[in-house]
Amino acid sequence: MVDYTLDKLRTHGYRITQPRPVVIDVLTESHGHLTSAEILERVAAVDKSIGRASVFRVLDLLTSLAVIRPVYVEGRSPAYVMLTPEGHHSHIVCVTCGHVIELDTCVVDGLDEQLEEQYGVQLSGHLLEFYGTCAQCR
Amino acid sequence: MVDYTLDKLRTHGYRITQPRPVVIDVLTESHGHLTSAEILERVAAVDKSIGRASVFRVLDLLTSLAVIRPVYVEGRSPAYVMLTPEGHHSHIVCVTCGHVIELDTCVVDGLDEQLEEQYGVQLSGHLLEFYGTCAQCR
DNA sequence: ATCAATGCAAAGAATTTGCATCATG
DNA sequence: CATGATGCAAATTCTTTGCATTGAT
Repeated sequence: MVDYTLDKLRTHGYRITQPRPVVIDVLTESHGHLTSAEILERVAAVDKSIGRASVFRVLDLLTSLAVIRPVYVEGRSPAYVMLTPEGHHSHIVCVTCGHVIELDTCVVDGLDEQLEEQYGVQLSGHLLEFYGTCAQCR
Repeated sequence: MVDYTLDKLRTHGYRITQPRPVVIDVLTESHGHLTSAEILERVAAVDKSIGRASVFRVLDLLTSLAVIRPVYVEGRSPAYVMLTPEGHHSHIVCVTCGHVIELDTCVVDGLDEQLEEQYGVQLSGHLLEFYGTCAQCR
């Protein structure tokens, strides 16, 4: 996932500079969603010299390349999820405690093409978010 | 939609006070997604005496009741979408210009039950977000 | 060697909180 | 008429910008 993402950066003409691989690595390792605060923290743990601003810049870059996607889970700042190479992500959010269960299901096949035709858009991915109450909060 | 939401508030023991119906009305009228800044603006246009903080408090309340759902579309602050009474919402986000096309499709039927059984959760709704490039940005 | 990308620190947004006051049920 | 809810303004939190400097190609 890290290599795939670095290739994507190169393909788009972006350099592989210091903070970029670190942020991508943190996101990849997490296997889930991380808030910006968590990302800042983990990046700092790896390399204290990486500035806050750069982390945000990398997050913006990865978002614009559809490598990650900000989602609202809980709290004030967005959480970022990594998308599959196909651009997908699904999860369940517990609206009570904020716990997130990551899914690997993808049920939206076929609808993509239909929507592309219907609206003249070119789709690159989707996010499917279920919400409800988790087993423990019930 | 306004009445439905007000009933929901009453059911949960919340009072019907000044800012509540105004915020709900603004959200209902929009038929789409509104950022908090837009909501603040429109609420102020209706009643200048309603304070910022109260608008945020109402948004939090409606979110906790699953009447609305915050999503990150573009920019720094979340946008809020109204869910159907069944708790659903779908849209397409253009990752280039941020334009959003609201959908009324719901393709996730059946999966809900499967996930509830599989994870022991109780689901109340979902959000399906497609992203890609809109006709104008292509 | 060039210029994209960085780190820093300060500025800027956006949201929340503390508290006295108000008004719904 | 009790207390949940409010408006205000200050405080806090989060993110971005300006700019001199660095470093990947």
